[in-house]
Amino acid sequence: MTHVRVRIAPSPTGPLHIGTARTALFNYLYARHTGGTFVLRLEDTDVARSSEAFERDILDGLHGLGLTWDEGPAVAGLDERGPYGPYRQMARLPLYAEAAERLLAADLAYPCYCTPQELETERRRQKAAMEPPRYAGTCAPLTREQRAARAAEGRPAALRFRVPPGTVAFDDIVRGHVEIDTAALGGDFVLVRADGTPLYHFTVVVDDAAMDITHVIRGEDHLSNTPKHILLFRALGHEVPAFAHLPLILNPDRTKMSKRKSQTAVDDYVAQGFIREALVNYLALLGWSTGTEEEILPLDEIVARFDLSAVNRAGAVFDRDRLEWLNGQWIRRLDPDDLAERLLPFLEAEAVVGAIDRIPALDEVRAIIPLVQERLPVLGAIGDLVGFLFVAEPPLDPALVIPKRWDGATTVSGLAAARDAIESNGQVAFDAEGLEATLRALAAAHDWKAGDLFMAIRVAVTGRTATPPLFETLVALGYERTLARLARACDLVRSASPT
RNA sequence: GCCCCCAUCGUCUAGAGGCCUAGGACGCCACCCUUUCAAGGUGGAGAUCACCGGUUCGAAUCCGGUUGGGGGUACCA
Repeated sequence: MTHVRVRIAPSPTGPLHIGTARTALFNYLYARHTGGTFVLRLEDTDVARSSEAFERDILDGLHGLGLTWDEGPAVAGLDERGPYGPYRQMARLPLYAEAAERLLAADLAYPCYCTPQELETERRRQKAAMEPPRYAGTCAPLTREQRAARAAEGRPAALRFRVPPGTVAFDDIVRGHVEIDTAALGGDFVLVRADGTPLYHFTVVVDDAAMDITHVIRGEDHLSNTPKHILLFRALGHEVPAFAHLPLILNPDRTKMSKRKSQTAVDDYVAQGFIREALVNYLALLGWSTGTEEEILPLDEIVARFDLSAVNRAGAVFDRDRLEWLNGQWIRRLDPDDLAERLLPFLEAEAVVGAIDRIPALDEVRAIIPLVQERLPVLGAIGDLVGFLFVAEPPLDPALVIPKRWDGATTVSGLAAARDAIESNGQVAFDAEGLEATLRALAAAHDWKAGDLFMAIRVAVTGRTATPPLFETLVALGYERTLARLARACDLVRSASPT
C-alpha cells in the first residue's frame, strides 16, 4: 500500500469557513488514521481577493482546532515545512508555466484568441437559444499560421485544454461509481488566462500531481469538476488520485452553507466561546458517525475510528443547538484549571465592553469554577452568569427583589433579618454550610418558605433571578459585599414600595 | 436548459433482506431531584423509512421509474 498523502487547499479570500474546517478535518482524520501525510497548500492565485490577514486567520484557525499539518507554507512566525514546496501557488507560477508549455507542445492545449466580449456574446446567444453554455471551439482548429497572424495583431491568448470526446469514469470513495460524458463539460476550458495567470482547475491538478497527492478529499461541490481534473492528470502523464467527495454542510433551507444565511466564520464561533473539542467533535459528526451510539468523542478517538467509506452521502444542515449542547458537554469535561484559563479572555472581553468593572485574577476565576462549569453552554456566557461578582453594584429592579408570594414589607424585613443574622454570625462562619443553616433557621423562625427568602436574597445580591447556588454565590461575593448589597436592596425596596 | 449527486422523526444520525410494531442524540413537552438556573434521571409527542412499480417467502435495505431537493455548468476558488 502506498503512503497516503492528502491536502487541504484553502483560498485566503476570506476568514476560515466552517466548510473549509470540516474538509480540513476529514483530510486530517484520514491522514492520521492511515499514518499518512497531511499537506496544507495555499491557493492564492486570486490575487485581487486574497490577503495575508486571511492567510493568518485560516492557519491560526486550523491550528486552534488542533488540525496540524505535516507540510505547509511559511506564514508570519511559521517556517515552511516539507520537501514538496513551495506551498503557496503564487510561488509556484513557474511550475504552471512549464506544465502549460508541455500541454501546448503536445497539442493537448491551444491558444485561444477569443475576447471576453466575444465569449459573452456567444454565451448570451446560447442562453437565448436554450442551448447549454459551452465554448464553441472557435480557436481549436487554428493553424500555426493563423495563430501567428492573430498574435501579430497583438491579440492576447488564453490557453485552453482540448477536451477529448468520450466518457470519464471514477470510483468515488464515498459516492461510488460516477460516470460523466465529457460533452457535458462545457467545451474546451481555460487553463491559463490571457494575462498569463493560471486558473484553479489547472493549478489544482498540477500541484496535486507534483505533490504526489494520493487522495483528494473535498466538498461535493467539486464532484462535477472532477472529470476535468482527471483529464488533466492524464494529459500531464500523472497517475490519477483517488477521490472522496464529502456531503455539503447546509443552511437551514438546505442550500449550501453560506455567509448570508448562516454564521460561517470559525472565528465567530470561537469568539462566542465554542471550544475546539466541541467544534471538532461536532464537525466530525456532520456526515460521519461511529455506527454506534457514542457521540462525545475526543479527536484522537475520532482519528482511531474514522473511516472514509463510512461517510454519508446526503448533505447535513448545520444545527447550532446541537453544537451548543455538545459544547456544554465538553466544557463540563474540561479540567477546572484549564477552564479557568480559557475563561479569562472572555472576562477580559466583558471588561472591555464595560459589562464588568474589573478583570478577576486567575485564582479568583478558579475559585468560582464549581459554580459555573455545568452552567455554561458557551464560554461567552460567563459574563451573564456571574458578572455581578465583578461589578461595584449590579443594576437592581426593586420589583424583581420581591418574591412572588411576598409583598414589599415582608421583603424588607426578610432582607434586614438576613443581613442581621449573617452579620451576627460573623465573618468566621461565612461559609456555604453555615449560611444555609442560618438562613433556613431564620425562615423557619418567621414562618417563611425558605425558597422565598432565598429568592429575595438572591436577587438583592445579584440583581438576577437565575444564578448559581445561592450560598456558594454569597461566599464568592464575600462577607462585606454581601452585607452591603443586602442593605442596599433593603433600602431600595423600602423606598420603592411605600407602606 | 444540460450534466452530476442525494432522499429514515423539525435537525444530526443508526440501519448494509428477516434482530424494525425503525434505535440513539439535539430540540420540544411532562414529571422527579431541587433555594433559582443549570446539570442529571424518568417518561412522552415526533418518521405511512419521498412516491410508484418490480425482484424476493420476506425490502427502510436490491432494481427501475417518478417527484422533490442540492451541486456544477466562468479568462472565481
